[in-house]
Amino acid sequence: MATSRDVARIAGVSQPTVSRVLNGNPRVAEEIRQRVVQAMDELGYIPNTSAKAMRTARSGAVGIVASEILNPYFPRLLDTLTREARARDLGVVLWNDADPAAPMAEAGVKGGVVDGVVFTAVLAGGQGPTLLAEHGVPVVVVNRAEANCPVDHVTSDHEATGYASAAYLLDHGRSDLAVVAGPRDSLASPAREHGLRRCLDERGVQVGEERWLVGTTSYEHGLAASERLLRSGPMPGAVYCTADVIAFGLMSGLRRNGVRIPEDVWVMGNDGLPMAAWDAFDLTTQRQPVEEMAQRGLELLAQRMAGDAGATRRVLLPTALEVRGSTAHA
Amino acid sequence: MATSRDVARIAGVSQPTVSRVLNGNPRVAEEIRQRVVQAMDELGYIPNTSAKAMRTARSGAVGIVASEILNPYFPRLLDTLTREARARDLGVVLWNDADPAAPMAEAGVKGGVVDGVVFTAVLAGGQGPTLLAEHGVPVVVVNRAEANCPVDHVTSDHEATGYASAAYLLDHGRSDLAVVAGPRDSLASPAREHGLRRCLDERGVQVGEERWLVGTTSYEHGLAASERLLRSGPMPGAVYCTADVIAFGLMSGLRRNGVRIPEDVWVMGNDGLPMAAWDAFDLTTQRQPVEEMAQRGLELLAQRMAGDAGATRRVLLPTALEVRGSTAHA
DNA sequence: CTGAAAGCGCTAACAT
DNA sequence: ATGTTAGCGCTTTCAG
Repeated sequence: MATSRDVARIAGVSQPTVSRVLNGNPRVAEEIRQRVVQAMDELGYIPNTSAKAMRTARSGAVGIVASEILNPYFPRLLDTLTREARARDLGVVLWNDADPAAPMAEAGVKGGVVDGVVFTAVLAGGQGPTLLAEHGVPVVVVNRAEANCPVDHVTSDHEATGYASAAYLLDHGRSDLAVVAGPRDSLASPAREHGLRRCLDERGVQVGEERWLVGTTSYEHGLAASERLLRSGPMPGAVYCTADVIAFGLMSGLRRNGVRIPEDVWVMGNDGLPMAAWDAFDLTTQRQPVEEMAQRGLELLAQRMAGDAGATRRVLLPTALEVRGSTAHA
Repeated sequence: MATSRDVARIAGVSQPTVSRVLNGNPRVAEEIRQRVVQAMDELGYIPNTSAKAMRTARSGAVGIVASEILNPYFPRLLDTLTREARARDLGVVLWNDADPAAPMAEAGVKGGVVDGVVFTAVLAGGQGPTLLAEHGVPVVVVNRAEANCPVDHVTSDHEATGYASAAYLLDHGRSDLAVVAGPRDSLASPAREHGLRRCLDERGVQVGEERWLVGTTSYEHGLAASERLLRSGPMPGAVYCTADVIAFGLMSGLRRNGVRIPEDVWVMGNDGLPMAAWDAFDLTTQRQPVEEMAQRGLELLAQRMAGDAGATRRVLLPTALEVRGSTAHA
């Protein structure tokens, strides 16, 4: 592999001059610059990343901590994050790490592999972001809003979304609700439940324990929940699911048992997956601005990496209610 | 950030001794080793990756070239690839790069960011793998089998899968077929079409041009195809789609128009997405061993990175026919 | 505007 | 078994 010395030799200049050309240093004579550039692409020269990183103590890369690659919303997030990184000439290192302490990220940061970290993991109580932030590492948390975590956050407003979802259902006369929720140790689902509960409390609506089913964020949980609901008495007027995939499973289970949607029961999801619009589901949901979250998240991170030391920011993006046939009214 | 010199000072040894402990060099006295280890975690020491990479001319990371993050099978691939990489203590750098020349990978390799590359991009005719291989870079291509490309490949046998799919349909008396295929500049779809065609030719079965619809790998293409089929005459006995998502769209479009599946027409997909098993689709398909492809792919790559210079290998993994309700027979 | 010299943190020879 | 020395390829003073 060609080095800057090789380039220098070919161009008949000193090696530091090559470095200056590389970094756009203006104090290089145009004629010399030309010679160097020509030598560079004659050799197909690419500067050695490790050497540059060691010398400058910056890697030019960001890390992404993910524990949820198989979650249906994750690809959109990752796609946007990688594009935004590329647009800023930042490399992307991916850590598939479910440990809330984020040991891979810590090692990556301390080892100088990355200059900043995007946390996308859904588990709550993770000390990872806080630990890194305390070491002065630029960090942004995307799609979760952890309390007492002194780092930048970009997330959809799960609590408000839960509230709005309940309000929508109640406003349309569906006051006997059931809820099928994702895991309690995640962040999105409990926040949505919390918002929902707040609205219910305000309006004096009760939901029995047997109609508030907590499980995983999965089709299977929705399927199982449908069985539970069918056995535990008459159909509620509406079922709110904290995730679209849960709703997909729920609808399948209900239909297997001859329950019609929306005639016999309304079903509502939350996430706004593109799939929710498909005929097979036609699911009313709350669309999360996943792409915008990723874009704003990387923007914030890039600012921090550029030295911005301002106060911690929390960006709460609104979700959009998408009404479809699963709650069709008039 | 602590360096090996700091560790050495604390432990009262020379800096290279720290390096020896780090690399498990056996010629270190146990007592000294203990002192060094203790100093290390006293300081929370993590060796600098750039320095090590520069010195050894190895980064300890692999690159993944992806242009299809949003494809529904990609997350499973990525999830497995990252796990397998971690199991081998390899970092993962992700390039979201649709350019078939794979400029990001080339820069990454030349810059010493990675020691090997996994290509997962679906576009055909990409010069990327060949270019890198010619430079002696370990490369593996996953889920496509490009002709005249002298690098390791791991892929499901798309051609055989197409053949087997046609045989299944014909064996069950469905001899008037329609085909809805993905893009011609991809690799999987044309190979599947080719296998299909081979079987049809062997059995003297004809498929009219108006019943062989090529488009993108998307729900929308399937939806549009259903309209075309409905307009172009009587329903065929079966429709084979080169991808599950296409089949999902097709089924939606058909059902909108009162066509029943499988009573009026059989529908078959190809990919074996977990979703295909959901009630809403209940789709007969060919399951690709995505996880195994990823696992074998990284295994091969790791061997090459470890110096294996044997002949280029092509691993063709079989798919598994999963018969479901969309082609239900007796 | 350009070159000479130093050094980032580590590993690999070499010396003891 | 351990320490000393050198150098990976680059950027950054410092001279000139």
